[in-house]
Amino acid sequence: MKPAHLPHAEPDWTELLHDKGLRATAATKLVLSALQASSEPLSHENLEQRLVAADGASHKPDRVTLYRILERLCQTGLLRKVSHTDRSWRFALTKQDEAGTFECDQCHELTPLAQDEKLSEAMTLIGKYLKTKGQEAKPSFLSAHGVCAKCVS
Amino acid sequence: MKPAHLPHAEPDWTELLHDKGLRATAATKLVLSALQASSEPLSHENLEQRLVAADGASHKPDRVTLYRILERLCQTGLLRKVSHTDRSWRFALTKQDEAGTFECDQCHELTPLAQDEKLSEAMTLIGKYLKTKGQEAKPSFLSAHGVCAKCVS
DNA sequence: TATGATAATGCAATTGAGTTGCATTTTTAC
DNA sequence: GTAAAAATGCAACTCAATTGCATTATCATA
Repeated sequence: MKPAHLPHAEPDWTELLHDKGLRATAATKLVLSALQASSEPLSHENLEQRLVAADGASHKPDRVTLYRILERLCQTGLLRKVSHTDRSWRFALTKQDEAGTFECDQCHELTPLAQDEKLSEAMTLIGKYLKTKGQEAKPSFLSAHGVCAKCVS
Repeated sequence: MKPAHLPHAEPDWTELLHDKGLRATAATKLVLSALQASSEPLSHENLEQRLVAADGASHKPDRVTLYRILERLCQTGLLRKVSHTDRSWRFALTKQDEAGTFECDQCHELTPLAQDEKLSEAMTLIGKYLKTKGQEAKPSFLSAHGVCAKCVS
């Protein structure tokens, strides 16, 4: 079912879901695939569109069902949701190498921040800063804001 | 009108507003005072409550008016708004020394992050990271997420 | 491979933060 | 003082997300 020679072979969603105590429904697996295929966090609306495309428009899950799928996947830690300045959520697969996002405050484009050396160092610094404020917490995710190159010009 | 001996003397809101081309209405000044008095970003709801308290319950501005005041103040740069994971906005006076917030993903408490040496360094690192990704942007504000000390236990 | 417990879904109605349109009131420049 | 423009209040609206409940699909087991 999952030819080994295919590039970007997908994880075994069914197994992953069962590990988390969830059922491997068609809709849930489609959501995971769509997120896997995306280079950036997707909104509920984004996902609805991609589900139609992926499923050959045969059967799109209900709006509410999609919300509930996303909720479940977040609860089990398979997804992370980040708040976007347009007041809607963006969802992404939780990857070990994902440390945050950069959002342009003008065009609202999201750039994922991978967990590289510089990022870890930045997190550590923020953790140290918090410590000086009596807030003994270590940040695990950064939403950086600013204006991107395109919008600056 | 503004005794110099008072601790935490407030800025001259009227002058500040006029500088920005805004009118110095009672409601607007109350909003600024409330935010000045708060150590953390406030929601629309928070502000409504404080306005009632501050104004001796004499006259609370309309819900919509408050939204519009906040909108204006953000547009002129006097306020900054940050998105909160409960899908509502938090507003705070823009201070030069404010570089971000830390939000606990469990209790949603906000801790302001002042612009100190560590924070600037963290921002610089993120900027450098973005550059390696071809995203020539320098972040100006960080929303750090994680779990605070209280919630970890 | 049947089957029953229960997880997941669909649909309708609801919530709640934030927005829009427009008539009225307040500020402020003159 | 007065008029132009900005700010306000009120009602209606938008839109992402949530809730309740009846129905259907999944999956461990028998």
